Order: sequence, then structure tokens, then C-alpha cells
Amino acid sequence: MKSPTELTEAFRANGLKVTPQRQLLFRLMHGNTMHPTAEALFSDASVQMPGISLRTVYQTLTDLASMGELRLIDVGAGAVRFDPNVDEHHHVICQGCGDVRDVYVAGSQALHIEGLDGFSVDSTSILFHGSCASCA
Amino acid sequence: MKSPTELTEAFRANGLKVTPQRQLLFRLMHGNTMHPTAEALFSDASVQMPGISLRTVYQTLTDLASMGELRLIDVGAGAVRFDPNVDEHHHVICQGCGDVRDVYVAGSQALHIEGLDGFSVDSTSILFHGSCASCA
DNA sequence: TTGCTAATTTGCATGAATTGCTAATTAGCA
DNA sequence: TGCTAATTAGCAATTCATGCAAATTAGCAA
Repeated sequence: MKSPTELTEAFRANGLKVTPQRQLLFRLMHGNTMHPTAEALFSDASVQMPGISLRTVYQTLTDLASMGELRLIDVGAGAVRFDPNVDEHHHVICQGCGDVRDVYVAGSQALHIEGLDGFSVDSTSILFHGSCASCA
Repeated sequence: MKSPTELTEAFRANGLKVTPQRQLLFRLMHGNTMHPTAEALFSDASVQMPGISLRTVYQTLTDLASMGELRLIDVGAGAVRFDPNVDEHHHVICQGCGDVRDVYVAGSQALHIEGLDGFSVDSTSILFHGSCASCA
């Protein structure tokens, strides 16, 4: 996703306001590789801005997502996670600790799919299940 | 998944009882390619057995899943779906109508993954997003 | 700098999906 | 036929997320 400064411009350009809450969230998400849930981010944000609302966190995350600045990922383990990495990539999830990491997969466009039966494919999500180094 | 008759044996062999509710669900799931949610299955079951509890449907589905007779699939669209097809396969979901279909993918074991960073992979789930013939 | 207005924030209510709990019932065996 | 552990039903509770309305505020224009 874009830098906090660039996001500020982008928001204003779209007629959206840049509040202190949003600036904080821009900073917390920028370069974040933790794939936080809204709750986790809310918890981080609350340290620096006590009183910030969970509702605001959800709001801002969905705004960012609809602007294409971050991606929603659902690893089937409770809450949706937010990923500021919008490159073409996929995920591994550790069955032990639930940790999620980005992975880059070569050849996913060349997969041979049988049974499509009239379906046309727009995008592909690959989720690898396994164990991280600590949980192995 | 196994046939209703085989499931009956398997349940008894595991010290589980075979109730009319379970037999009905065995029949409703067998060969079912609809990827129903628990609610959908509950709704179907209620036609033949008014009064059956949604709780019982969830219970039986999780029992079947833990016996490896069906697979839980989470396509990130609300409720979890149940798939009696336990072959190695993957799914397409139509962004229009939410319909889910099984697909078979060649070469998924040969994907080249970068960034694993100590993770060991046990299984892979591929979800294709697109449009079905009717929604195209 | 001041004032206006639409966007935003809060906080609470609501909703959807699922699990926890328990009294009453029942399958399966002796 | 009876016993007992498993199961069912149904309701409460939980988790994640969105809807809503009143109070606040960012950003523009004068």
C-alpha cells in the first residue's frame, strides 16, 4: 500500500477526510507484515490513541480496501485479516500458532483446471496450510 | 464420503450411535455437489423431519468432518460449506450468485513457492474467483 | 481567521454464524 | 427388558462485523 503521505493525498483527492485516527492507522498498516485482524489493529491503535473506536478501525480498513490499498484475506480462522501487500501473492498459515505469512508462487497462472464447466476465472487465491519453524 | 450404509457401520464401530437424524443427514449429504451450508442442510432436513435441530446438523457435520468423511470449505462468503467430495480437489466460486463448484487442478503439487521461511506445507487450498455461465 | 457543511467518529444496537450447556430422550448392548 | 452412555433440542452465549444516529470535526470558502 501507499505511504501514509501518499494515502493522505489520495484520500483528499477522493473527497475523504484525513483524521488523526486515519493517519494513525495508515502508519500502523504501512509495511505491516503481521496480517492483523481489525481487533489486533484496534488494540495497537488504542495504545497510541486511547478511546479510538473499533468501528472506526473497521471503517478505515474497508475504505482502504475499496481503494485497493490493502487486501482482505480470509484464512478460515475467525476474523478477516488485512494485508497491505497488494502484490500478486498468496499465503501460508501455521496450524499451530495461526501465524500467516506472504508467499510468492510461480506458475499459478498456468494451472490446468478441469471441471470449470462454463466458469470464467478472474483471480486465484492459494492458501498453504502447514507449520512454521517454531511450531514444527 | 461413504454411503449411508457404510457410514452407519463406521459410526457404530466408533461407538457413535446412528439416530434417524443422522441417517437423514447421511442421505442428504451423500453425493451432494451443492456445497451446502449447515443452514441449507437444516432447511432440507426439516422438510423430511420437522423439528430436527440446527444444533444436531452442526453436530453431525462436525462428526463427519472429524472422521474425514467430508470436508469443511470456507470460501470467505459467510457460512462454512460442507463438501462430501474428499478427493484431492479445489473450488471455484461465482462472485455473482455465490455458487461453488469442484474443480480438479493438475500441477498444484509442483508449484514453486518463494518465501516459505521455515514453513513446511501440509496441504494446499486453491480458490478460484470468477463468474459462472449464468452470471457471466 | 471564521463559519459552514458534509464527512467522520463513537458507542450502542443488531445481525449472522457457530458453539456451549443441560435436561430429556434414545440407541445399542447385556 | 433395562441400563447407560450418547444424543437431541433448544436456548444462551460468543465472535465477528455492520447499521444507525447524535455529536464532532476536517477542509473549504469567504
